This record gives sequence, C-alpha cells and structure tokens, in this order.
Amino acid sequence: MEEQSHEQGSIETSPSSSSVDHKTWIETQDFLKKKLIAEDDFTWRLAVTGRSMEKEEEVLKYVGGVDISYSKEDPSMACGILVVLDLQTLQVVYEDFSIVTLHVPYLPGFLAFREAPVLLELLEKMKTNANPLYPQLLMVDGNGTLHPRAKEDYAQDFVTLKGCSGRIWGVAVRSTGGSLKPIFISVGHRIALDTAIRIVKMTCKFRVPEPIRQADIRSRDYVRKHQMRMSK
DNA sequence: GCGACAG
DNA sequence: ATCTTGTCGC
Repeated sequence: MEEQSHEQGSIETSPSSSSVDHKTWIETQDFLKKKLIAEDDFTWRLAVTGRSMEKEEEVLKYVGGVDISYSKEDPSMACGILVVLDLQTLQVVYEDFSIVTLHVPYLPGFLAFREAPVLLELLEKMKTNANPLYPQLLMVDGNGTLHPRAKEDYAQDFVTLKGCSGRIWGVAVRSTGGSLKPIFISVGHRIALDTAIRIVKMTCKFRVPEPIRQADIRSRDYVRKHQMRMSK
C-alpha cells in the first residue's frame, strides 16, 4: 500500500489495447463526483473525552478499513479484506476475506473499477446479515478528492497546503508526532474534511491509520500463508 | 528519451 | 501491488 503522490496525471486518450471502456469509466467518475457530499451527514457523534454523552446518542464506535493484496505467483489473484475496529481500543473486532480473480486491469486513475467490487461485496455481506458490527464509517486508502481527475474541480485548493487561501479539500499532515512523512487526507462522502482529520488522528497508533494498516497487514498475511495460486 | 502513474 | 534483512531508536 501507500506511497501517495498526487501529481497531475495525463489521462487524455488511450483506448488503444485493453478491452476497457475508458469513456464509460470517465463518465461514471464524473457522475459520482457530482453526488459527493463533502460535509458531515451522519447520525453518530464523536465521543468527547471527559464529557459523558446522552445515553440515546449514537456514538462512533465501529470504524471499517478495506484493502486488497495480490499474489506474487498470480497477479490477477487477490485477497480483499474488510476489517472493523473499535474506535476506543483500536482492536480489530471483525475481519472477512474474499479471494478473487480480477479480470479488470489496473489503470492509473481508475483503481476503483478494479478493486471496489470485491470490497463492496464484503460490506454488503455484513449488511445483509444485519451484523451489529457493521461499520459506521469506512476508511479507504485511495486518492479521494485528491484524485488527478477531481483536482480540476476541487484541488486548486489542495495547493493551500502551501499557504494559499480558500476552501480546502485535502490536506497533508503528520499523522503521529513520530512520522516525518505525511499522509494525505481528503473529504469523504458525507464527511467534512475537519471531521475526517479528527478521526484519522484518533486512529493513528502509527503513521498509517489503524483500520487501513490492519487491513493491509492482514490481507498480506493471508496471501502469504495461503500461498495463493491458480487453485483456490 | 526518462520518469511517473491509487494497485 | 510484489520482491527484500537488518538495524537504529524510542
């Protein structure tokens, strides 16, 4: 995972080889981009240390994280994972894997079309089973609104990182005091940037937020232990 | 031509 | 993404 760099990428035209429909993908991205709600829109609240909350208030407790690790032997074989952590203890209280063969190729800027289906399945499975641990919030290791193709609309402000003014859609921060290398946080869907930043910091035992870190570690372990191959 | 490009 | 060992420091 990791290694974020939000440089401007050139998408342009390149329908050359693969059986991929670039045009549809771009249209889908533009469509979804319009539906982004970049402000807080949820029923739970953040527990404030020192202050007790109303009993009926729904407090943020279950935070999910997703990731996918690939097989060295067969790069098309992957292990998708969904973990749920208790925000207070930062312990993993749920995990589920899904071994799949990916047929959609990886193209820079279109990662979600390749990886999201598997991850959504894992989430759907929890929801279908009415699992009480179903995450109230999901952390994803991806570009978010810092995506090259979203920058046109949102990220001029991302430059504010360097001191300009205006609305901010993403920010680079040191997640923990000990890490010099920054992590990038952008608004989520139905989560404002400041809220996202608060939650990210709450989940950082190390540089990478625990939900994402655990998803990465565990999916990678799974691939190693099961030595995934063309069988299974 | 070279490096970069969410994985 | 994946490969890869130890090492230094809190």
